[in-house]
Amino acid sequence: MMVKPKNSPICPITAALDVLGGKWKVFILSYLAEHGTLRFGELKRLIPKVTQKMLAQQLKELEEAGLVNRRVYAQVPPKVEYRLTAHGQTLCPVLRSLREWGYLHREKLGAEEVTCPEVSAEKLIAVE
Amino acid sequence: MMVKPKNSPICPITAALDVLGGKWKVFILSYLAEHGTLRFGELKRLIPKVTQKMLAQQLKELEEAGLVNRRVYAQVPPKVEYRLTAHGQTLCPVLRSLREWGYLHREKLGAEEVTCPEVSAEKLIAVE
DNA sequence: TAATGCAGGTACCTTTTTGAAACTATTGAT
DNA sequence: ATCAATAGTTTCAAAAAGGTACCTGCATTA
Repeated sequence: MMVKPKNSPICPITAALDVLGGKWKVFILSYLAEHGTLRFGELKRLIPKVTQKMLAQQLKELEEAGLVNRRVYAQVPPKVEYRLTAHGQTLCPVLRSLREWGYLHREKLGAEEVTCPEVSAEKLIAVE
Repeated sequence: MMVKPKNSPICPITAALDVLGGKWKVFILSYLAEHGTLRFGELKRLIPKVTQKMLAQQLKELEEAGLVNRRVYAQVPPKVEYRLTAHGQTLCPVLRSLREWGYLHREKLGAEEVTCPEVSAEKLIAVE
């Protein structure tokens, strides 16, 4: 996580990356945007490679950032639900466009594997 | 950088984060989107906190990912220009929406500093 | 009485990332 | 002969991030 230089006007990109810059945060936010409400274990199953520790940690940071809401039910075994806060919902367009681009980029990757490795015109050296 | 599990269909988010997930990449891409063409030193000045090493490394990775084009002029002292490739340009909407959200989020942060620290309604414990 | 399910917490360790500082190459200007 | 300018690279060390394995609490169920 980037440290916020307190009392200095930070650029918008920094402000965004400060709260989104964990290894799993965008995944978590994406799934919450898609499913609305998810329990801890459901998120864990949706993101198989995340460890319990990391999932808990990233969720806590997202909660502290005001993007995710944590609702604890007073029952045993425990039940905790996560959802986007109103402010978290404002991320949906960003998440959508990122996801869309990822889709596009993945297509591009797949396409490049089959084309012959010709030198792209952009690699040529320019002489002034 | 996340490792791409070769020959396994990766989700779009992973595909995107694989190439965008460096500490400085989004900054670099943003500035290139904004300015069109930038030399190494210009980028360095635009992002004061990045070190030479990191800037060079992230640029190299962006180039390898096909998002950034590197043009070397055969002159001394060296002159190298960076710009977005066509594929890199497809990121512009993503960068724009991220930047816009960052702007919004920064406003929110500023607003919270002055409001009294009341317990948000979302913090209440639910009982089923 | 013991095991089960859920949502974590924690200590310890390894890996990855990042930073600081010095070094390189080349040529024209002083 | 030396310096300046640009775009890096290299080495070593520090810091951050991440993973593993194990621990907790407690009502319910077998």
